[in-house]
Amino acid sequence: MNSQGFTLPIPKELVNGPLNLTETMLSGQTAEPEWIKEGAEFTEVEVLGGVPVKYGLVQVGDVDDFSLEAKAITVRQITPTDEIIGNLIDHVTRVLGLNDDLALFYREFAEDQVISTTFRNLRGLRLMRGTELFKALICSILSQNNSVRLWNRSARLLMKHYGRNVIFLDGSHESLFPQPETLAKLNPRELRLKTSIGYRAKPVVTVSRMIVSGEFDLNKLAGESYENAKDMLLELPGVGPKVADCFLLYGAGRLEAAPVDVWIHRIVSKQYFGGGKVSRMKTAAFLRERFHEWAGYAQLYLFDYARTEKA
DNA sequence: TCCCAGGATCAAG
DNA sequence: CTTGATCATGGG
Repeated sequence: MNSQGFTLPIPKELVNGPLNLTETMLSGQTAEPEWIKEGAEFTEVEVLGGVPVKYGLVQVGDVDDFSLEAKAITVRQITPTDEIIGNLIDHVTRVLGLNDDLALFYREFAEDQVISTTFRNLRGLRLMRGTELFKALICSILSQNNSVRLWNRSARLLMKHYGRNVIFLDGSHESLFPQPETLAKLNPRELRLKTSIGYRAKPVVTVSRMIVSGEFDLNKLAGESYENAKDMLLELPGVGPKVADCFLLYGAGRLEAAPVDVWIHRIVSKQYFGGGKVSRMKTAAFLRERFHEWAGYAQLYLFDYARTEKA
């Protein structure tokens, strides 16, 4: 990003406790494709208030004593009083979960001998929130029985082939995530061949059609309890317990959701159940009962811990 | 060639 | 409420 863009410090008072931006970005947690990494900067493209914005985040300093900066560029010139600035600060605060009281989380479960061992290395790891429900839902569906690497690539291909292309002030161009209407019109076979998303093509198209027709309203989920929202999501094809929780946690910011994948199932049954056989459903129930409103965070920390071979 | 990846689905027990 | 087979695709 060059002189056509602008730089924005994130006010210190918006950050509640430590932050490890790199760990947060690289923990493979979000229901969206991973951000583009260039050195210490992580870049994403979002539409804020109807305006496409490409912004990069940089953390300078250490986990507890740092400054956070956003460098951004849009499709038009920005004035110092432009509302896009406030929008971007609000956006970053929400996306990175900067309000989450991490110190409280660490304090509350300091006695838990399993999860407390992750607190030292993962200090400052925050739970990211998606900003587009549709994008989060489709990406969550893509993640089923897939590797992080592959579904990230599939999501990028989806954007490249079917998303609107935006040209920024510096001449760079990026593809947005496709609209439901676009995906709803597709032939599942064509979608499959162009994005290599395999058998997930059919549910992607079907879900898109259900959303376009109004048969399913993603915005209604916010007013529902966790249980009701999950039951509603389970009615969608291609959406099972894990994908539903994944969407609720990373897409909708429901922190009581705890997606149970192979990694979580593995580490929880090993560390909390002595290696005994525990179903995924019981694993999810266990996480919610033990960590309640921090279940999502517990899952995030355990996932990273399990995946990095320290378990 | 077989096994696995941030699983879902359906049939059977 | 549990288990087993099947579903595309690419990487190890």
